[in-house]
Amino acid sequence: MKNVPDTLEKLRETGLKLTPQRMAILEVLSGDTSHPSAQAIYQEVRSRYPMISFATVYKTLKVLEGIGEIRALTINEDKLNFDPDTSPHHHFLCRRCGRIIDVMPADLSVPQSVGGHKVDRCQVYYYGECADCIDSD
Amino acid sequence: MKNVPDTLEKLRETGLKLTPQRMAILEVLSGDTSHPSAQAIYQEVRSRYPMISFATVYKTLKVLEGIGEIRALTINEDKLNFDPDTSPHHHFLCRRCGRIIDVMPADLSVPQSVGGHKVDRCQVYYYGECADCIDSD
DNA sequence: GTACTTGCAAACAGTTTGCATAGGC
DNA sequence: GCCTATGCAAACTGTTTGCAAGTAC
Repeated sequence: MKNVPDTLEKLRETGLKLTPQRMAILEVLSGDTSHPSAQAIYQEVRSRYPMISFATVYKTLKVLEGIGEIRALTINEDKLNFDPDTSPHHHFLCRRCGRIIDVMPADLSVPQSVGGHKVDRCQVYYYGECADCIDSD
Repeated sequence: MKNVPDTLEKLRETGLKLTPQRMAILEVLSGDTSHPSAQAIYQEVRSRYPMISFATVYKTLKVLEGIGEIRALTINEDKLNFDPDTSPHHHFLCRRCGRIIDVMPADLSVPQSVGGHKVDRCQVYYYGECADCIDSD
């Protein structure tokens, strides 16, 4: 998602309703570069909008993913993380602190096919130790 | 893992026991290029060795991953898939048939660092429609 | 008014664990 | 004989769903 108003417009176009809950979720996601889990998003939304339920958050995330406004990352083995930035970039997971960090390599091109198979999406995950954790030694 | 004998040797070196269950699991994994899930491995092992339990299979997979003989893939959102081939290569998931296919791009090098973060591993996942599924149209 | 959305609580799937028994070494 | 591995079943985690009540449009 680029910003909240554009995403609201996209929802409207798609025939989806603009509920306070959805707006609160978009507000939280907008500009969030921490790649939060569904639970983390729920906690954050709830701190601003205490009456929201987890089911609503989860369903909304699936809706947003369905219309291409956010992306689900499988960089963790045990849970999904969500990325409101759908522009092409890679991700780094620090095994020490658990943070997921955006990475922008020189070549971000996605091949149209690999080994004769048609590619519509590509995810690159790096694993290791982040600069902050290395510094803190 | 390269083959069963070498992996048995690796287990022995590490002080792990060579049980019939472990050998059966290695036998199944050896040369398996289908990237099976834990359940699939369990089913296959059980067809040859009916008294084995799922817990044993699962624990053994974790052991094998721990000593670097196999690798867990997070290419699926809902389950892990295991790859006995630990040599560097990429993976393609066909959204239609669900198969995971090995991909060998020209450049398989893993950068030592990205954005100042120390990288010890890299996974590249492609998503799309495989050649077989395209042909079957 | 209609259709979609919410919220709850329960179902689910895959993964993980505790512990008594069995068995490799 | 020691100590790890096995097997069972139950616990756990994250995800997903059914359905009645509420609400955007």
